[in-house]
Amino acid sequence: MKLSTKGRYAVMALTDLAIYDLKGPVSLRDISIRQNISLLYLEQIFLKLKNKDIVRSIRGKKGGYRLTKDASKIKVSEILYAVEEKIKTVRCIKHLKKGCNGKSIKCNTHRLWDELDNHINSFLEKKYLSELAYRNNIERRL
Amino acid sequence: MKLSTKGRYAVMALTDLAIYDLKGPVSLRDISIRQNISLLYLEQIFLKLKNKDIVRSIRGKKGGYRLTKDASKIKVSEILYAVEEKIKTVRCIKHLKKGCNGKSIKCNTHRLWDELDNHINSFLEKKYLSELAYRNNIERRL
DNA sequence: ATATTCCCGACTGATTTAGTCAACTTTATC
DNA sequence: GATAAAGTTGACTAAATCAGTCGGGAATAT
Repeated sequence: MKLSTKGRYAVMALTDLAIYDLKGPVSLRDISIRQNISLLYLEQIFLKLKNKDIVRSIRGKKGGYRLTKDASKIKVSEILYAVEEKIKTVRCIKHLKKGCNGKSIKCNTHRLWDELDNHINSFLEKKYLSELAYRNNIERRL
Repeated sequence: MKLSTKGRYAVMALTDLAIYDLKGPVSLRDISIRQNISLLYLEQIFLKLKNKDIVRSIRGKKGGYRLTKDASKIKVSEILYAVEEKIKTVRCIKHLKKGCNGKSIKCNTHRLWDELDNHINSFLEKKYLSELAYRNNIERRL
């Protein structure tokens, strides 16, 4: 069980953005340096974040990205959902006509994974970007 | 974010085993048919389960596998841990000397993933095989 | 003896991951 | 208006992981 780096990078980059957003657009270049993430990879990730309306872009010199809304309104689940294809831990539901064990019924453990997904999502739904940014600010000051 | 089928199959197969274990060893062949999982793949999985002392094997004709302890004592977390390489959602901790962002400090979001892991584990630690077997027995009767 | 079962390491094709590359367009500033 | 700094987009790729398969065992009930 694992999260791809794409998801992790997205949250890292947006936390960074939340901290530096105050003064104006933040370039991916800066985020790339501060967070040590490949610039070209970040571009890919921000494209997705833009499509999901989590950030907006300002082109040209002095351009960059900004959050579309306050960090206290952006959930971690929302970010992961934007860049990861799926949060579901298990793909039990490929063919609806056949059950997930290839038979006509649901597999043995279907309900367990449903519950697990709910459990994970409820955690990620409660985490807001502002919390991460705040926490990070504190830690940097120490 | 996803769980590999190996983990899912392991839990499915052990749930099946927990149900049929009562009368004596259960062959992988039977489990394979009932759960629709490749026999050869199951062999691989059960090797791991055996090494972690979750099941024991009885060789030869009429042989098969049995649980080493009561299903009410086997946690789902234990099963996943046996067959999956890791339950940690994020590998932030590759190089201990460098932080997980390649710098000397931990990444932005390190604590978040730690919390997420704890959250997931605490769920899986509370789930016992007996519950799945029981639930499944009920459902089959309907 | 033989069929049935577990044992174990090596192998493989497909998919996903984690990026890279090239060639744009837009805009601020000199 | 030239130029540099930024975002835009699609195609490409090396490496790793996944989801099994294969082959040749060894043990045991009948």
